[in-house]
Amino acid sequence: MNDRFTHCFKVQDYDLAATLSCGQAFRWQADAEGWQGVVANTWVHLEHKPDGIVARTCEPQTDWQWLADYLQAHIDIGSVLAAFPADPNLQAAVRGHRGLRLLRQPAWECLASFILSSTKQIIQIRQIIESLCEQFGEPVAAPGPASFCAFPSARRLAAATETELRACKMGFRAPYLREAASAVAEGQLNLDQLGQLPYAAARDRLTQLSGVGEKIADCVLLFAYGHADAFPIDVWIARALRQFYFRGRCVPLPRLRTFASERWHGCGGYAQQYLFQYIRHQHGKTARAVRSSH
DNA sequence: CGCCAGGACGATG
DNA sequence: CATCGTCATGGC
Repeated sequence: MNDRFTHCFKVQDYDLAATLSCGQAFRWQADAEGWQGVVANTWVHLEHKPDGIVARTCEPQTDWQWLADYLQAHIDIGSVLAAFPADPNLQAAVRGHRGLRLLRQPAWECLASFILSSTKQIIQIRQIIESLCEQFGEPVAAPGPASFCAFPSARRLAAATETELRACKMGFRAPYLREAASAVAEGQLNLDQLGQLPYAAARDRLTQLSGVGEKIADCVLLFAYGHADAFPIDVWIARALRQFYFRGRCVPLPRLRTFASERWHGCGGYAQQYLFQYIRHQHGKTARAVRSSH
C-alpha cells in the first residue's frame, strides 16, 4: 500500500468530505473516487477507505509530514469534544458531523482566500480563487487531462494590476488583495513570524491590513495557525448564536464576540466549525421545506 | 427578479 | 458602543 506515491493516514472519526467542503478550504473538487486538490505546490488525490485516508501524488515523496499537518491527521477528536461545555445545541451539531476537522493550511493562501471571501457565497469564493490560480498560479504536475495550478505567490499577485485582479471577479476586494500581497512580498508582514505570536497579538497584526477585520483575521488564525480560541463570526454563525443562545433576538455583533469568547474559552475554533456546518444544513432543510409547501 | 452571501470601513447618532 | 450606507458580483 505505501510506496513513494501513495500513503495511508490512519485516522478515526474523520469525515473527509465534510472537512474538505465545509468552507475552510476552497480548492478541493470531488471526483469519482474521492477528492483532488493542490496542497502548497503538490497535486494530491485523497480517498477515504476503511483503513484510513489514502493519499496519492504524481511525484515521489520522501515523507508525508506536510500532508499529515495539512489534514491534522493526528488530532484525537474525542479530546477536542471533551473540552466543550455541556450544550445541547453544540451536541446536536457534533452528532451531525462528528468527523469534521479543522485543516492546517498554508498561511498566504488562507489569508488571500479569506480576503476574497467577504460577502460572497462559498461557491463564488471558489470560482474567484479558481480564476486567480489559473491566471497567476504556477502549473503543477498532475495526472490526467485536467490542469492544476498552485495558489499564486504573494510576489506574483503584488505584481499584478488591480484591473488584472478584477478580471477574476473579485470586485472591491482587489485593492485589499494587492495590498496584502505587497506587504507579504516586501517583508512588512512576515507570515512565518506571525505564527510565533500569541493569538491577540497576531490578530492585531492581521487587522492592520485593510480589508481584514476580526472575522477574516480569525479565519486565518484558526485555519492556518491553529489558534484554538479563534472564533470567526460570519452571518451564519451570528444567526446560529442568536437562535441558540439569545432566543432569536437582534444581538449586535460586538456582544456576540464577547459571548463566544467567554463561553468557548480555549475551544472556540472547533465549536464554531460544528455550529457553522449545523446551521447551514439546518437552514437549507428549512428553506427546502418552505419551498415545497407552496 | 430580488434577496443575500464565511465583511470591512468610514461616518454618524 | 450601535447603526447605516457603500463597495462588486452573481447564485439561487
